[in-house]
Amino acid sequence: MRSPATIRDVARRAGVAVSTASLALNGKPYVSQEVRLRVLQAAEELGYYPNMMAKNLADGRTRNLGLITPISLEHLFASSGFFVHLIRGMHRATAEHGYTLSLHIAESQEEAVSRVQTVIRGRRVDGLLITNPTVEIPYLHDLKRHRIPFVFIGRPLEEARYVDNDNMQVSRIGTHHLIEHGHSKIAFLNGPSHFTFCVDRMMGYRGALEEAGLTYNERLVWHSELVEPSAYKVVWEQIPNHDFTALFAGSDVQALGAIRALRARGLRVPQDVAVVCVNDTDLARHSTPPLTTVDLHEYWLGYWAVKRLIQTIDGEETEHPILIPGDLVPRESCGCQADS
Amino acid sequence: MRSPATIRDVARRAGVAVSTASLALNGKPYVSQEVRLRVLQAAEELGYYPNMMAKNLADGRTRNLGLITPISLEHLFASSGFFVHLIRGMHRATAEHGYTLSLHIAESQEEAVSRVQTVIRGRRVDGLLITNPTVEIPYLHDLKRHRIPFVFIGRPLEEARYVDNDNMQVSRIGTHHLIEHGHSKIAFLNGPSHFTFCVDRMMGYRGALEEAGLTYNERLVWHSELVEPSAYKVVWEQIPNHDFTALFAGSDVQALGAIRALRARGLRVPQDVAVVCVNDTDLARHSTPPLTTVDLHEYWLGYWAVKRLIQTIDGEETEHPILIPGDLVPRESCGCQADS
DNA sequence: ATATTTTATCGAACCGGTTCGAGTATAACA
DNA sequence: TGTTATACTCGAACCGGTTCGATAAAATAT
Repeated sequence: MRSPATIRDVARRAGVAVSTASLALNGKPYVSQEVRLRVLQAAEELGYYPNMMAKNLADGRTRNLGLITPISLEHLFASSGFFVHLIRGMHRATAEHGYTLSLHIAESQEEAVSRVQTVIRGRRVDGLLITNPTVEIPYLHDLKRHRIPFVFIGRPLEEARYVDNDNMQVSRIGTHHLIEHGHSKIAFLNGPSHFTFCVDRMMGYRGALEEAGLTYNERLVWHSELVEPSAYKVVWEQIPNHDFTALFAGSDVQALGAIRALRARGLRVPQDVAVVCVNDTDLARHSTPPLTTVDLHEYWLGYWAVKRLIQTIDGEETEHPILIPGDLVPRESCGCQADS
Repeated sequence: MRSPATIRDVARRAGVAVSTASLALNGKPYVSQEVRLRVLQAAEELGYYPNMMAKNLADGRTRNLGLITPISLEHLFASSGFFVHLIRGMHRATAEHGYTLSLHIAESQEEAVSRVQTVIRGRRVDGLLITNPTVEIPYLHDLKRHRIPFVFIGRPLEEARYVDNDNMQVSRIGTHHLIEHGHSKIAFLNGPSHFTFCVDRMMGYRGALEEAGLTYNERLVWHSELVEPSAYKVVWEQIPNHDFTALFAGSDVQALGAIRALRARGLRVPQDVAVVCVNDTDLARHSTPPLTTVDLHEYWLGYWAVKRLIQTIDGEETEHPILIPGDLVPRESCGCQADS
């Protein structure tokens, strides 16, 4: 038999109507046990496997979720492995629900818009996962107009369903760890505050200090871009003006830049300045000294983003955002003892 | 108008038959200029956009390519950012051809098999991109039986279409760079030779030596797993037994492990031992000293893999594998001067 | 014993495109 | 001027599923 068996072949072989075969194959009610078995066996014998394209057209569902990623973020992710873990988590959740995951990477904001349009107008996806923590979301209008389910990864400015790291908690535990090491003058190298996660981190940092009865000193909060040279420059410039014994950095690369600056100023890590950062990546693991970081569990971020999206598709009304807590990974840059 | 316009709406509005509208919309011949314009305008006015699911079913093409990635490789890729660049390149090529890219990550070999089956039997993709440079390919049988086009990323052992880095060239230029620095006793820390890329790298290393009139010494070829501790261990053990002034490492993480071992033995990099490795990642860039590496251009690997797959789908018979050459990125670990 | 509901099955319509075969008008050819 | 291509248009069939409405038999209620 050259071409693959269709449901009509199955029905014929089982001696039932196509509609009955359909019910039987999909485990729907109103099919006698005896007929069901006959159909299933016929399908088995014919090596029948439903044609997804036909299914999709018939019931109007693609069983496919789209991931929209603007390139700027992708660059961000590339360095931290963020993206890969995110995708793995997403994949696991989609697989669990019989969905498929398709990628839509936009190299520019315009491309993001056009890709979103293409995807939703062509009805290629049942829902969209969107990584976009900050900037304008020009296609939000399209999303709403087409009533396509979507969930943001990272807290958006606008009102919308989202899943994010628990960034307050993340910076709280990072800062808290330094406090536990006995530090009270803790600088915070944050990222640009147009990123919502940086705003959230700020609150956690401050919260940890206040919880511990330490005074919050805004002059110890610095901002750099999320790349190494920027962090280096900022920290290099700030060092002479301030008195601090610890630094909490918003990312591994920022920590790396900071450490380079500290050393350039003759300060040792962790002896003179203890460092804790965010993002448990290879970079953190292989740095000298290995960096104490907060693991963001991007895998679960992706996983729950998909779960939430599927809930939305299924019409379950779920309003609250999901926040994934981070976990501290103690290594040496904070002053903890090394162990192999 | 609540539900989106269909081709029948367009046809009605343009006053033509559905079949004519279809021809006009797809730029096919045998449509008068006048009618074509009328149809196009009607489509424009109605905001018509073809339903991909219907298109797919009608002509039996999904316009979707699947990327199959076993988890083991994904882990490998995660560390090097390999995966992200690969995907970006793939995405670019798929977008250029109006295709879509879907991800299928397998956490185990069995899952890989079942996912491949699901995907091809459900006719969810028109072709498959498979990252699998080495081990058994249990689903090769299925691929061939279903006559689904596919291309491997990385040279497979079996006879099959593939796209790969030019691994011979990669290790040749890496080794050659060390030779140019005046070294003649160059060790090679390769990966496990069940990876085809390690086999290919071996030839390039040897080739570079022989080209330069240097004698190849097999005792200077070492093998470690692709992780840092393994590289550390191997190099640590080999150092006392050999006389060498340079090391070519198969990856950035291996180089890191090697450097740690060299230092542990009191050797400085690059003064006592110059190091060049493969994989231009953040790890290489941010290491101290920054690592001289060979950039693998994974982006183009992904790009050409998709191009080749689409050629195959379109029935163009293309036998030769595509090999992507690497580029040397000089930094400090080889002894080149640093520059900001 | 009869009316009513539930269960089981079937045929036909439908999802929204593409494509094939037929019919007609016009242009090219002999 | 009759014949044959060629250009254009149309209706219908098709892709391979799902779902709706009708019908009949079985189970339950009255």
